Amino acid sequence: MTILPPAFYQRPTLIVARELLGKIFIRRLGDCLLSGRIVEVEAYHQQGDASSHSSRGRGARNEVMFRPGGHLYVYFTYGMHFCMNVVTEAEGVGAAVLLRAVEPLEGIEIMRLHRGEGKKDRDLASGPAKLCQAFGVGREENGLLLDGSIVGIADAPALPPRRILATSRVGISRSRELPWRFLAAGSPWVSAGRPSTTL
DNA sequence: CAGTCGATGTACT
DNA sequence: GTACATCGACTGG
Repeated sequence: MTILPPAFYQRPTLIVARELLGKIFIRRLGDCLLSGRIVEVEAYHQQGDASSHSSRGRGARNEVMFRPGGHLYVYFTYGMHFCMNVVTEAEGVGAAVLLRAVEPLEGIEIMRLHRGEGKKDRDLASGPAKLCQAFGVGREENGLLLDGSIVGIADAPALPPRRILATSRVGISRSRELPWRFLAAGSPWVSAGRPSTTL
């Protein structure tokens, strides 16, 4: 298993976002290993993207977004949920890719414990906050390096371009027109999302 | 199935 | 005050 190096992340955010599809997100929790195949992401950028947390400059909340690519940016929202992002590009650039859904692979029983007994497999990680809950990611994990010691992403074959769908992003009001949500076409593991335009 | 809406903390106007 | 990169419970068809 090869953990993706910082150089993978320190490239243009839209490229990284597309290439993340198919890769394996890894989370070590005590003796347990949780993993899932990434099937849905969204790109956020400081430049030309009013919906990005980084669009109004560096602050206490979004500070991690401005670190060099290869860190994990976790934020708290709606008073009860966490969402996690992979920081991209160089130090000083506020950009990241939101992980929105994975296909659960290892540690499914632990994910079920985190999410609640009755949940179906498709409900374990098909949304950014569900994903964080299933993998036990919260404030503590904000700012961690994606080096595989606690969190990381393992290499796996890229999806061919025709298997990648680009749509508008979910749950934002500003910069709606940007087609910066990317998903694995036909995957049953993606989030339902809200009305979005398929390109 | 689709649509509506409450929960609940934090950042920003 | 208001908005928020959400989810799940509830409604009606």
